[in-house]
Amino acid sequence: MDDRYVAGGLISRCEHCAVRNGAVCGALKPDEIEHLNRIVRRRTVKPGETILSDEEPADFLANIVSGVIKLTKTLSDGRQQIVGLQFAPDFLGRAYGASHRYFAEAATEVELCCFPRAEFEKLLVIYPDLEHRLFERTLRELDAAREWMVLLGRKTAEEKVASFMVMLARRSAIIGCGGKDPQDVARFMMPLTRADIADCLGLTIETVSRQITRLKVQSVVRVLDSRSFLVPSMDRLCAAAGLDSTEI
Amino acid sequence: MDDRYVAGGLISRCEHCAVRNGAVCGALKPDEIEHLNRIVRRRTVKPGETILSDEEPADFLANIVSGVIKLTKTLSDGRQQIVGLQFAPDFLGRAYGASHRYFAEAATEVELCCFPRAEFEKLLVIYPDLEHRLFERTLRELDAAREWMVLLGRKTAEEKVASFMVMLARRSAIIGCGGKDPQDVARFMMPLTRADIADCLGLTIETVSRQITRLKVQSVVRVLDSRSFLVPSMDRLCAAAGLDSTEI
DNA sequence: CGCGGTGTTGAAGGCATTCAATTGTTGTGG
DNA sequence: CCACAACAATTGAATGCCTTCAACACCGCG
Repeated sequence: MDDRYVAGGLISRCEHCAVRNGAVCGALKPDEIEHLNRIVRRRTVKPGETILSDEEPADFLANIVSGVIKLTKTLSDGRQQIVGLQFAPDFLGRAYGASHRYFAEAATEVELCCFPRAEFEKLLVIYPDLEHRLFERTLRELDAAREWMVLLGRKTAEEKVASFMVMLARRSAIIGCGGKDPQDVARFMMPLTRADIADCLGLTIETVSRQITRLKVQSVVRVLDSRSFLVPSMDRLCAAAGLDSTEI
Repeated sequence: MDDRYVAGGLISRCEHCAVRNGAVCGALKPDEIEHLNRIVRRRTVKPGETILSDEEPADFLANIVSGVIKLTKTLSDGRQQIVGLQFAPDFLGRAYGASHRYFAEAATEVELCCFPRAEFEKLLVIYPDLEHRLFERTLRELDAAREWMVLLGRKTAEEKVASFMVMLARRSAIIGCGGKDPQDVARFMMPLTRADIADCLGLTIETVSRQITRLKVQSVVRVLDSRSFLVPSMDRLCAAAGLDSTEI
């Protein structure tokens, strides 16, 4: 029932999909899933590849089966901002719109389950539960976007970097727990380059690097390698992120 | 059929509501509107008053009939960020959530059409068209939030202020048009104080003031009084906002 | 080994903030 | 009607945080 099993045998069979319950498809009953089965297409994308572009027609939507996708917007002079990070089992793409308003690019190796837009939108009409589930997901994305606006507008560089780590530590499965309390020790992988982190936080590469160093010196995080971190105390990381204990 | 007529006579009758067609209720058929009629309650709010709070239970949702509402988030040390501005006929409040994730405060005098949460959510189940309309609205809010993230993360103070003016000039009804091309001359009112603008843009009051002065000196805008502006050339304002002609 | 990509560190400069003073506006009561 | 207080907005000077520019370290790979 895990990823490997699915990848080995029944790739396109929704019933065996690893992320189905978490994804929007979880709204469908077993016999309704058959509808989906007929239109989906699995696809693998390499890191750095563009998945959706502002410039081409947005002809498909997708579930993220595995991997991390960054949604970016770029100003005409090249300044870039990442406006969303998506992890499995998030839904990729904007329903009901001729164009996406951003670029979607694979940050890591990504596995997608793609739906042709026209047919997926038909399903949304037929199955209100499916639309409802997508709606709830969109509401959570909006919550997250607004939370991020506070970070972009009002936090210092150090708080931004720490907040980013808090977000990742929470999203990531907690791999190892040394202490008694699982919350006290968390390890997480960094799926993005320093340049991507900078584009997420509205900073430069150099500032991100410097702030990571600062957090390291303060022992708020330990840097195992440039892509993996260890958090001795989630409370201290949250404090560095400008989150007081009430809002954790 | 205008505001005054409605206010004078049939305040709570949805059929005569000035914003009905633009608001989510527009999804309902005439006989379904009656459902709404039974649960709505009109309410007027004074500038500065809190409408929704993070701390109290979120027991109602509302349509904005007139006025401007700011959605704010505050860090524990008092730093504040406005994460959304809402104008009539926007929908206020988060469906399907025990708590709102922000404060909603009246920026101007505001007229609301309030629905008890529990009963409104029942209607969403009964009438998929209503939920669909709310969904589309939420998608547009997410688009706007992401656009704003680019502003907060990557634009300079001058671009931020100019972008804010572009947004207002578009949202506002164009009151007067001196030139041949209606797009070339636009006037708009500023519904917010300088402090609010600062909280919108992730700046300080002083910086906002300075940048407005700069735009004035460059003749990008004319300041009629501190709350109303005239834009001689929308193109020049957009240029100052960092929007090139393709993305207007 | 050298090369490109990624990440770190240092020094100098600039943009927005902070602190402070002044002006303008609004509404209230004498 | 005017004086006055309270608030909103502007302007100036100095500070500081982040950026910019530059050099170097690290790593995987042909």
